[in-house]
Amino acid sequence: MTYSIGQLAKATDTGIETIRYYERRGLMPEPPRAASGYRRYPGDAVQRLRFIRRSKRLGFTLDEISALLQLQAGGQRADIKAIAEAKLEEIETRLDDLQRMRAALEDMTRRCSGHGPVEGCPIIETLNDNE
Amino acid sequence: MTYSIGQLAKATDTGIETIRYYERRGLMPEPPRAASGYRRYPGDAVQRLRFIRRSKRLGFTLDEISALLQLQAGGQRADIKAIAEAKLEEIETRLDDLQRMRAALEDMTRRCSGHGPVEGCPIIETLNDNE
DNA sequence: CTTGACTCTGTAGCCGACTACAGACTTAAG
DNA sequence: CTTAAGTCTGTAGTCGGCTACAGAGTCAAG
Repeated sequence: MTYSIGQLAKATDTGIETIRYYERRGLMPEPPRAASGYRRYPGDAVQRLRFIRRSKRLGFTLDEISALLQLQAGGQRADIKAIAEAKLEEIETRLDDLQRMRAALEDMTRRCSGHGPVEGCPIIETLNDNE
Repeated sequence: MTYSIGQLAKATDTGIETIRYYERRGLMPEPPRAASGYRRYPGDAVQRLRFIRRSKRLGFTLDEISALLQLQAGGQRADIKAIAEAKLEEIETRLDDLQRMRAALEDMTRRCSGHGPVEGCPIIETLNDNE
């Protein structure tokens, strides 16, 4: 069974333009064409596209996903693991940053009554505090 | 005391181009000019720019910082608090997302030995798992 | 006075991942 | 057969927040 680009889009919850973009980026191989020039995707295109979408949800960039796809087609497990671990570290760094922001924002909103004029507002005062 | 743009940049650890960009965006008011056309910043420009930088570090966008600056110059505390609370919620949402990603990546890297060929690699298998 | 550092304006480019056309052709349902 | 829906290519725009010029004029230290 083959898919038109629209059917593939529906099956993977991806925009048509996005699929063509992935093709330009080299993430999706160029599919065979019908006589009309329409793309005819083989069934495994669904798997490949789902792999890409799932990887994206985990935070991988398209370049990283390219690398993963290459390795999937013949590589060492160590290389795969290295990419995943690098991403994990990156995400932990971002988590730390966000947690610091959250703590500061929580503190500010907790201290602000939410009533009255801006003068003396703890949020503004905190933002104005010099170092 | 007044500052040249370079001195202001140094005092606030901000790029010169960034300061001019903030001026274009309306975050920094247009300062008086010397006869030469050079910007001469009054001392409180340092405070204002620090306010902007600190707000940025807490995750506010430049548009939101614009709003905060307006309110600082005469607004209700409730409005300030509303902006901060909205940002807090946004950050909590991002934290949840990242925590889910971290959990998935941790699980995958833990299960992957890091040895041998890609066949049977738990990371790749997870990414290929349909739903 | 010289010269190197600074500043000016205006415009364009960058990052990543899409998204949106226009204008023409093809397919599928009824 | 008709016609609405689908698809094609190629290019350009979007988002936010800068960053990088070019080419000209200005300032400050020695």
